[in-house]
Amino acid sequence: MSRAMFSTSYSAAKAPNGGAQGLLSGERQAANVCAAILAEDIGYMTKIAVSQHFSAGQTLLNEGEPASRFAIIGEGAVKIYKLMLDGRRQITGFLFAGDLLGLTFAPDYSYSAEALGEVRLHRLPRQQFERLLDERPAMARHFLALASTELAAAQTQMVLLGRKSADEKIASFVLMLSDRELSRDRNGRTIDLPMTRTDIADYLGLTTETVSRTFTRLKNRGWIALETAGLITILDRDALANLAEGGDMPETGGRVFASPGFGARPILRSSHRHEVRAA
Amino acid sequence: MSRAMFSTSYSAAKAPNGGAQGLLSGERQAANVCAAILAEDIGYMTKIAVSQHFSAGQTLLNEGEPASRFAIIGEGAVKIYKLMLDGRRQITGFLFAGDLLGLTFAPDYSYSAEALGEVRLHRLPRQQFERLLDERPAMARHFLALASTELAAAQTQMVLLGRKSADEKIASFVLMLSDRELSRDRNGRTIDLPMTRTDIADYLGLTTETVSRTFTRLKNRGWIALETAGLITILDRDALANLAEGGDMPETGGRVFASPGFGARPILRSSHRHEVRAA
DNA sequence: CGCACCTTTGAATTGTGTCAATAGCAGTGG
DNA sequence: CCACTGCTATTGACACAATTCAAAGGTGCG
Repeated sequence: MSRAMFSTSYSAAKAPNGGAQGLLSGERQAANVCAAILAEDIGYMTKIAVSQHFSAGQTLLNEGEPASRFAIIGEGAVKIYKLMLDGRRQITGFLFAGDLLGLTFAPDYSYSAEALGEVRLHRLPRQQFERLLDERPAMARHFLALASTELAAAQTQMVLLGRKSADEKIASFVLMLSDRELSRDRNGRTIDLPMTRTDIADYLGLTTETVSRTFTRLKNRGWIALETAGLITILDRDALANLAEGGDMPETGGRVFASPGFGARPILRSSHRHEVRAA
Repeated sequence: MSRAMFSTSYSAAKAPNGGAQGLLSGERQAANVCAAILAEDIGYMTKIAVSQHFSAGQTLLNEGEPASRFAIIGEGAVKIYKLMLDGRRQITGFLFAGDLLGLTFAPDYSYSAEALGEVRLHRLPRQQFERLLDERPAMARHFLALASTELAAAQTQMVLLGRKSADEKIASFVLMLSDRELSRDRNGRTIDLPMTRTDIADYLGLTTETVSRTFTRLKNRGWIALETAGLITILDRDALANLAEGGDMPETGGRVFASPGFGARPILRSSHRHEVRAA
């Protein structure tokens, strides 16, 4: 569902089903074919690229530097971010294996990237990448579709940053990572957090303290379990999903165990709400 | 500098110089050539598209609906937004003449769009648009570059939403619109606001009241003038720019007239700041 | 000139940031 | 194996920026 800025895994298109229909719609199938071709392109690029290794904390690229290389993440996790002049930081995305890094047509990188742990990168000189785009006309289209997906994800993140409360942000974040796991291998119930609380805070527009407090609150509510600081378990996915989307607050709805008088009230009063289309 | 989601005016590439160097760098020139070709593509599309008229408040497209058509804005201003289940709204961008609307490769639109005033749209069936991409291999690349620019703009907006104070948000917003004007015709000192305070609030992650109060504050500080609610004048661009980027707070820096004890203190304490690369 | 909507201003409330201190955990070295 | 060091995470107390509630101007239009 998420990922980030020009970087979404090429497998994003064949992501979690979301709904529960058994069969894929024609459109979905088409998307999968597309993703498969793109995967092929990326597989090829990975082969001709130069493999490079990085350790936790190492800078992979810096905002403002000439965008001379393009990379595919082979292994590990990466954070990309922008800094304000006074040092305030906004992490615009976390990238994982298969995601693209540093794709741009501007002269310089528009963000910085840092390894969250051990990272393997497959790097390609920009010129070579652009040559590939020329040689394979279909490739540009695939990347365009990818960018389109990225853009939609960015908009979703804007909703989170601009309109969600701390609780809703954390719930959304947890579900986001969970969906990621689901789309790959695991069951999506146990989630690994390769990033620090500060990273999470800078991604969600909060502070470390608030992130910590909010995790604790969700834990006390019985919705998640904190195995260790870097490993959590989802105990009540429905409750989290409801919270994340700002659905009608726990009116003891579908779920049985009434959510204990939980006041995660929305940020905006009713007069600030807009009419929701009947659709 | 901004614009938004898959929609940036194709003239964005030849945007305001920003710096003050007299000559364009080679890279910039290349970008201009690129933009020119893209403009040609778009000009062609406009010709074969169907022109359609809308009035203020009319919905141009709805989030979740099948993305059947693609459009170029011929005239007028448009807001695109996403709604939460409870009606909270996040406007992810304002679009103007020349901007693209509804470009996606997903089955459905990921956002809604509404006319801010009288709007003329040049619409193209999605299939026809995709056929064009096939016929003109270079076109996909141009749109890819465009999307890349959009993505960078989206990240910039995330910094605003996640890390800026109300004052900084408004200052950034005003400058953003000013830069837009600059890149076209006017001097960029007088700025037209075709959107309401509520729209601005939903774009910046604030409430109407806060937007109003903040405009008043900037006015009292002598940095802007409010001719009418929909027309403002920039009186001190440097002060606004400094505020917008979170530069060192008014320590009576370069500017002469000391900013009256202004406490627009940053959102994060020093221990929450990150080291800024010497670059 | 009166309705409808938008904007501005005031007063009170509160979610989240700030400051401060303690707890947890990994790695190092004696 | 344990003390020591350096981080990161958690928790508490308090402050404040921005929201909520409320009401008074403005402005445009039929």
